[in-house]
Amino acid sequence: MTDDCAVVWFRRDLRLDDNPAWAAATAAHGAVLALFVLDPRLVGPSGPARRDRLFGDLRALQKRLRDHGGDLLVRTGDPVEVIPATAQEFSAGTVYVNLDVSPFAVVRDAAVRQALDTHGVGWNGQWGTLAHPPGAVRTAAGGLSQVFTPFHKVWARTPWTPWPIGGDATVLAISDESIPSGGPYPFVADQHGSAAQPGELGAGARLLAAADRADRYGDERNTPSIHGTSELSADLKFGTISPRTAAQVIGESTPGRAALVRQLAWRDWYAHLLHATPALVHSPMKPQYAAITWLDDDAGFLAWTEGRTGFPFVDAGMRQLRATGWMHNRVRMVTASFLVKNLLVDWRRGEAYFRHVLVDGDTPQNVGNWQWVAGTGPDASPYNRIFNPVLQGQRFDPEGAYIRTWVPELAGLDAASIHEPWAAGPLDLAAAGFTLGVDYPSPIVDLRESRQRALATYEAVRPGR
DNA sequence: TTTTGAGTTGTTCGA
DNA sequence: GTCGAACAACTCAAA
Repeated sequence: MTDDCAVVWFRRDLRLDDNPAWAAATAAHGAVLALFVLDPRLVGPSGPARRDRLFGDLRALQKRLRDHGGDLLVRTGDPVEVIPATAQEFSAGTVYVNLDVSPFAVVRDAAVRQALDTHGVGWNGQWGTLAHPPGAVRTAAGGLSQVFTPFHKVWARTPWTPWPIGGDATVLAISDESIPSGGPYPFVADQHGSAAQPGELGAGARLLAAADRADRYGDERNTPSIHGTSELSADLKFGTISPRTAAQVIGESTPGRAALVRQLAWRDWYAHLLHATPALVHSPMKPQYAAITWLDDDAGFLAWTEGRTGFPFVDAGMRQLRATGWMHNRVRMVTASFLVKNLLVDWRRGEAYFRHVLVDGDTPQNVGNWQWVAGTGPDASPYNRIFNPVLQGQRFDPEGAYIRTWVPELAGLDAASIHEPWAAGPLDLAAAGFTLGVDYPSPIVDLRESRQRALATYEAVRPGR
């Protein structure tokens, strides 16, 4: 052993279990220093939900390390300065990290690695943020599949590359800055007891709860008024659970479980795509769509963010997001489709807003899903998919329970009129004590016209015209 | 090389 | 109201 101390630089892997960077460091060195850098460039743009989630998970990680006789060292600044300085201060010979695919992280890590190199400090990168590392899931031709299903087939049959086994290094009991207090730890509404706790101990309980209902996932995943999804997105974002542990605990013994694990393949796929093509954060995966003329509809965009478009299912989702930092997946698709297709606002504006506000806001996932919805990215469908927000609401929230929760001014309407109050008879509305345009906005756009407008706009840039 | 099969999450129209 | 076909109709991966 050439050096007896190593730094483990935590970023979005805030756990000790099933963490290959942590394991590799504790196996190879006599002592490890656990470090987190509060980078204002990351913390600043985070909405309150994600920031509070981060602070809660950091405190939980610190508590866990203290229980082991160590501590978490938290420092504020630019990692390109903080990491080499800290490594030198503690005579560490190697810095261990779990790698991340976002272009910001890739550029940052390259700069840090170069700075460490000039000081003779080594770098050990692991892929503990994903089930399979980028490049490990290939088509027969050796490339990265541009269609999900063939990717998933290979993903599911490819054995996991083994992660290092941890050792018994001493964890240094060093801390100086305190973790900012922030607000209460945000979690998805129905979690109680230990499942409401921050960090990996809470995440373990949340994972067990998700596994308990996973058999029903196929039936319940699209109903936003119930807890039918895993609700693990923020745990995966901050790494309080390992995607491999999640896949193992959920298992594949029933169709619902297999469908839920399949979602982890989507997560890997979007990360692999961004890793291969960093420009996806701003450029369409299908290049012809760079020529689309989007509308600068500032009033429409503002109405969308504030949940007052006049479309109850859309507004319910946008208000849930604003209030909690989280939105049900089905509603994310519908609200995103409404912005891009019905308002013809550039998907990048919506992507930026979601990424700011979401508790789980994660560049590869957010960009991949927005490009999918916008039709500029990885959707294998041969037709132009435009969601009808009224039909989607009637199909997935038939009684209007979700709408009533988040748009209380509509709560008095019956299930028949709550999805399209403008179509209800004036007497029905009056009976509910409700005036359209006063108590709740009239629709800000005509669905049929805006649909035709979107089709024409996309058609105009189709290749071969 | 050419061909063939298949593709997360849809909507509308007309019988 | 229900059902099946049509719809803005293509691209990728594998054989």
